[in-house]
Amino acid sequence: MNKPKRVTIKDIAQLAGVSKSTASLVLSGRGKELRVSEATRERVMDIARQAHYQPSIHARALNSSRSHTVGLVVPEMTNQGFATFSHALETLCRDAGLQLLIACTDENASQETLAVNNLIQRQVDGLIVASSMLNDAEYQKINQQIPVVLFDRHLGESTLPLVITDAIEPTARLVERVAREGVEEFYFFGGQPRISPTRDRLEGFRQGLDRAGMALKPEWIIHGHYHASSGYEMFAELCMRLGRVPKALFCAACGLQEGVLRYLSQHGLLEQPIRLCSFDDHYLYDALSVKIDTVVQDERMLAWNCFEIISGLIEGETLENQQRQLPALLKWRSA
Amino acid sequence: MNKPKRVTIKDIAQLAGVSKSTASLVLSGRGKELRVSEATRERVMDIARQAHYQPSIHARALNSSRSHTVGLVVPEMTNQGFATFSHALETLCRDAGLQLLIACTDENASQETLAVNNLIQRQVDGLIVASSMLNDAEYQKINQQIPVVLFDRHLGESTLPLVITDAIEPTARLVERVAREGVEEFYFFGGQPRISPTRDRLEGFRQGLDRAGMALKPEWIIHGHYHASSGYEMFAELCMRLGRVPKALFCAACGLQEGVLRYLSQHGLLEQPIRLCSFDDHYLYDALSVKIDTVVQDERMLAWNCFEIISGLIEGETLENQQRQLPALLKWRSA
DNA sequence: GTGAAAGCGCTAACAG
DNA sequence: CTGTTAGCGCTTTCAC
Repeated sequence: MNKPKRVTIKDIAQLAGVSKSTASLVLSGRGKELRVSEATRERVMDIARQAHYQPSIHARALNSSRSHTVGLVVPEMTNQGFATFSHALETLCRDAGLQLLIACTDENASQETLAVNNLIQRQVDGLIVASSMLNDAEYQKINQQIPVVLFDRHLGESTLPLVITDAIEPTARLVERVAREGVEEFYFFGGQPRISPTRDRLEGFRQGLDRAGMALKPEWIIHGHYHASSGYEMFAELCMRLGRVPKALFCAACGLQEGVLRYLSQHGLLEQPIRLCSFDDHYLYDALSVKIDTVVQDERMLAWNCFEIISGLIEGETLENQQRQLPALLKWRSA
Repeated sequence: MNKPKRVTIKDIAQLAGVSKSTASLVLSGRGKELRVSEATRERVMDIARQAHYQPSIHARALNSSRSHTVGLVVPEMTNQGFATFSHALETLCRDAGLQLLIACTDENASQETLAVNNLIQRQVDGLIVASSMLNDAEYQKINQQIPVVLFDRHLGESTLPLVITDAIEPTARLVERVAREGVEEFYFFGGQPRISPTRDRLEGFRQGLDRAGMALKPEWIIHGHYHASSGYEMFAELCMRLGRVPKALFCAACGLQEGVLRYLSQHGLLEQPIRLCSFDDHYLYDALSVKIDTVVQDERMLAWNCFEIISGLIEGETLENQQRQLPALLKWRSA
């Protein structure tokens, strides 16, 4: 690997017969206001172009203490929702000249700490996080150095900027309507009860039943974790216990619903009467024989809001109390 | 935002009463072999820990010309396959102390050039690319400076390292078997014909029909692009033309199959007799009433191979002719 | 208008 | 064993 030495600003300066500083001014675009002559400017620019000059990000970062880099921390990139979110955010960042650094935590707090430290060490200018932590202590500290925006999950009563989809109300409306159809039992499958999406969706579930005048039985509520396998296991166990499939079920996340579907199909139960509804949508639900009603989040909107807040903060705007809750849509397939 | 000034190696050195270079040696872990006294080493380490010292990646990158960063270029992160691949690769990289920089091209060559330039400018140590380009000229040039590994798609007769799932043979086997069932027509939906996955899968389709002794009719082959909407449109048009659904169909990618399914469900055709098969699997296919046979890629394996090659190359190993073709699995749901 | 010089934080000779 | 020195590539005063 013969490495053609990097062309630096010094080379450009020499070729153009000016000093490093002049070249620097021109190349960083601020030649004009700083009274570099038209002629010099063009010469330098031309030469730079011809030589394929590429400024070194690292040298820049070193003395501006800005890396033009934003860290994104998500539990799983393979989750459809986070993938869409990441994609949207990546596009926004790239258009703004920022590089997105993505780190996955596998829903694991200690891995999250590692990932975040790693990002900080890379001097990200800001951090966007869907955290698996219990509280925001760590992020409060970080937020004193670089801006932090939380999304998808709230950490206790954190005062950090936050972008989230309103879960309680839409879940309640969904559940209420299903409950009013006269189902005599209504199960809830949730992920880890300690993370806020699970809690909010459960709260929505409670309110929905309540509004429909249906008394919640404690054994209806079952918690697992947000993984493909978990929904399957929970459902298998439930079927075992009941000796049949449940009448109605709300899954607090896409992954859980997936597991349930897999169980149903593997056991030839897809034609059984069962009322399914779920938080998070998937395009393939359209093609299922069983009709699943869902609460649909707008991930692009989430990404857009996170981006807006973080870039404002990075630019030094001092936006107070940025806690945004975006509306969700209900998608009725049973109707 | 009161920014507590960064603690540098100089600070540590002062606090420990040694020189910058000694501190540097200790902190970069090579204090021992370079004969720094036990006592000094411990003192420096202690102080560094207490002061939460974090070495500046940028300063390091500046004089080592290594950024400990790898660029990944994919068409779409939202595609299940690329998401899984990215996730696996991210984990491998992070464990190896490398940061993965992900860029999306939206299947667009000029956007790809931009993204790649941006990554290069950030001095990535290596590049892993699923390219939407027509040839490897650009990457050959880049490869003279930093190692490049192509995956998922081959670019002409490129000699660059390449990791790919074997598509022709498994597709041929899948198609052959379906053809032998005695279908009297067999359509092929592909993405852009210019990119290699489309071509390979088409070639596999051809061979499959051939082996089954079925004569291919040119009008069976229909090209669109790899987007959710494309499969839908192609299928809509085909149904229009035929006045019914086709007897058998092979979709060259997950997205196309999705569009087809959406059309079928929206038009209440899911119960129609149609023989579906597809390249790329999806877990939800299990839950469909229509049985889809698929060719399944192992994305984790792809990621692992890419990682192995790129890290070898980055470490300066001179691996010649790294073109790896991984086997695919067939998943029969119709059986 | 332009250049010289210092410094961002770190590493790598080379002297002691 | 440890300190001095000289960069890595760029920006930013401050003179001329």
